[in-house]
Amino acid sequence: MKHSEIKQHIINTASDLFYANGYNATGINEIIAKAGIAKATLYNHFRTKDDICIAYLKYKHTYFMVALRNYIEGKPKGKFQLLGIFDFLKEFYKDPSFNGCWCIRTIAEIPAENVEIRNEIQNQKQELLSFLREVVTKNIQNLSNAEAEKITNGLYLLYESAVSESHLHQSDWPIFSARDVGAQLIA
Amino acid sequence: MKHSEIKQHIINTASDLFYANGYNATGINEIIAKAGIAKATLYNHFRTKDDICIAYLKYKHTYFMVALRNYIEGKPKGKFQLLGIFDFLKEFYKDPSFNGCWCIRTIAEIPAENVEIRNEIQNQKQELLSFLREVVTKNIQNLSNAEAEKITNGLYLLYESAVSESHLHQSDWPIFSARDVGAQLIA
Amino acid sequence: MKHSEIKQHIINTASDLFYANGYNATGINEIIAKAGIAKATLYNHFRTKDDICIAYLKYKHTYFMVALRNYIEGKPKGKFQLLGIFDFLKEFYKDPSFNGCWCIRTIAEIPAENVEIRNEIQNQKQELLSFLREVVTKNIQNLSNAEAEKITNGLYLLYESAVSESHLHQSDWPIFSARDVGAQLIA
Amino acid sequence: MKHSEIKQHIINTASDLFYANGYNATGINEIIAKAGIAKATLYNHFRTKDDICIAYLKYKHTYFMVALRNYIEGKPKGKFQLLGIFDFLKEFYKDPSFNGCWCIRTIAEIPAENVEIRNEIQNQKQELLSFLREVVTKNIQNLSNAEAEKITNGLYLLYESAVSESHLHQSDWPIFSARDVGAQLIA
DNA sequence: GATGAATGAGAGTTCATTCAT
DNA sequence: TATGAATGAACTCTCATTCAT
Repeated sequence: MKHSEIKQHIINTASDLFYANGYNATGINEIIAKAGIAKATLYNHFRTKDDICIAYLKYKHTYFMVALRNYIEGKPKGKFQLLGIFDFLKEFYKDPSFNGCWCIRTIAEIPAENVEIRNEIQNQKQELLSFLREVVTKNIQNLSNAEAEKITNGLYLLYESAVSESHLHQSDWPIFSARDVGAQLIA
Repeated sequence: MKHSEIKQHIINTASDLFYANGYNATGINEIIAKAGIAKATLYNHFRTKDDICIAYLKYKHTYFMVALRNYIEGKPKGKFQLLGIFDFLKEFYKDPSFNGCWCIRTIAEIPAENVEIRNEIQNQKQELLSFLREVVTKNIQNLSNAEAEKITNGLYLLYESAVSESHLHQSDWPIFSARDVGAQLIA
Repeated sequence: MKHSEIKQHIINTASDLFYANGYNATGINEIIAKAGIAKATLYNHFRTKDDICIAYLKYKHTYFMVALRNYIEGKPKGKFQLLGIFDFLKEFYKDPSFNGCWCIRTIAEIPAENVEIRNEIQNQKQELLSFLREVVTKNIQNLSNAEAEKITNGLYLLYESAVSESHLHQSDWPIFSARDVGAQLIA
Repeated sequence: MKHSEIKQHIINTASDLFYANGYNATGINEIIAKAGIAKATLYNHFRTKDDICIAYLKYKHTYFMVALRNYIEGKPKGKFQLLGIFDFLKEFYKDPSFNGCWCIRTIAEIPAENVEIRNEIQNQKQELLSFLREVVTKNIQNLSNAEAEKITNGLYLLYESAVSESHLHQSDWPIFSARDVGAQLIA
């Protein structure tokens, strides 16, 4: 295995564990055991556990944004693209590994003063907002900036709660409800 | 101090620490040091740390529901009661100790198999949903059951994301956006 | 309940627990919970946990010596009295609460410097030796002192290992073997 | 120090303490302090304290069986081999660290449901029985199986009580008495 | 570049005993 | 005399990280 492959292998392994069981609950020993590498090998690739956390967040986000973009761009223009994020979530929710939002989960586990991780999370959400703004402006004509902002923020908030609450209630009703309200929002 | 007073004193102390710094990040030693009691005293009142967690969640919830109910019932009927939860959150957000939703924060920290804490959290959210349903049916006439459910769920989801996202983005824009969408929902 | 009755009630309760689960494994809290008394009540009757231990040993011993004496005196003179201790043990072994010798069990749990408990245990064994010597001299005629001592010590040692080893191996073969050797010893 | 050396160093240290002061009375902190290692180092070598207990029992047993076998094989055939175990014990008893049988001591301290340790102890005693059976059949001609079994069990029981009782009474008379009875048994 | 044993600090929990009521 | 909440010390065990090889 090449250097960069090992690094990615560590990230994959850690991601599965962090996302499934939580950041604090997952120990370094568990990661190296599942990855099949030595402890110092891990520390040759990452300075601290927090660094692995950031790599995990970035990995999840990149993968997610690509999948989301592909999904929505594959839908017919209009309503199906605007509400595509909820339909995408319906698929995502069915995945047995679905466990809510990694950002929300992680931010709850780190101390408030950990700015590095907080920044990464905020940036990811800003990027999601940018993407949604793009989808909104592409699919609704003649919108004022204020209207675009309102709809974008609304869809974003509804999506975020649909993720959190479907996980919390262990049910998909929040996804359907969020989509309903979203449909009214873009009408 | 009486027995029950000490118990409440422990809950208060632990609540502040859990809510501010997280459940796993807060150790028993920190709680007893801040509460000024011996370790075994704490364990005379609570069987395990998880039991303190449940007491913390219940305490936060009880306090919150009373304050929310009082706030909304003090508003004029109609729009101001229906959107009152967002106005309440604006006040709540200004509190320097505001740190997002204790349920969402806690659920991210405990293992999936911890059913006792999960149940407590789900029950709290169900109670909030019940309260919102009550507000909706009291303030909007001639609603079908389906319409009442849709509006209730919508307000609930918007409120939940307003809490999470204002905390995540360290800004109150999600509260205003959520209120805007809520206003359209009940129009 | 009278003062002395409470004391005996504590001893009974503690004895069952000490004998079944061990001295160190049995906590004060377990004793008072099972006895249904307050903690300070226990400490009004006993200065320390070690004092309860001594009371437990004395209680077991007294009960045991009376039962053993009655059993042997109820047998026909000769072989049946001389080997009666093994037959008695066969009954004792069948008792579901049988758990080996309280002396051996207890001496393994206390520090070497605890002379009070050690003395009590040594005295109990001396008393058992005295009783056996009495049985031997009463049932075998024309014994020299040396012969009486040899047989007494032999029966004692065989009995002691029959207790220990039947418990250790969870089987009654040591009792039968010990009786066989004892039979040869008195032949 | 090599890895296996440290492990053996831990076993040696823990064995001395367990055997001298008891299993429950000896804390992890005492072991690491005397061994001069860090707590986590100990836990890198042993999963739990119970695992150290088993290593202690095995270590004692191995050392003991080798010494016993050498001692007996060094004696002239016949009576001196058959009763060699008692002569061996006389030497063993003189050792200032003599503190009775580690099996009997340990079994008194662990809960009944601890099968792992119980099994180890029962196996050790079975191995001692096998060895004694071997000595008996090698040194007495023309024995029926039943006779061999009777003598083996008798010697075993006498040896076991000689260990326990010399320790309990802090005197070597039980060893001499046991040898006397053993001599009669093989006569 | 890779290893894995060793670490110090800290985790949550339980103990026998005391003392104000 | 009886209570039971409060205590300090001790318990077993785990953590992320370092360093000699």
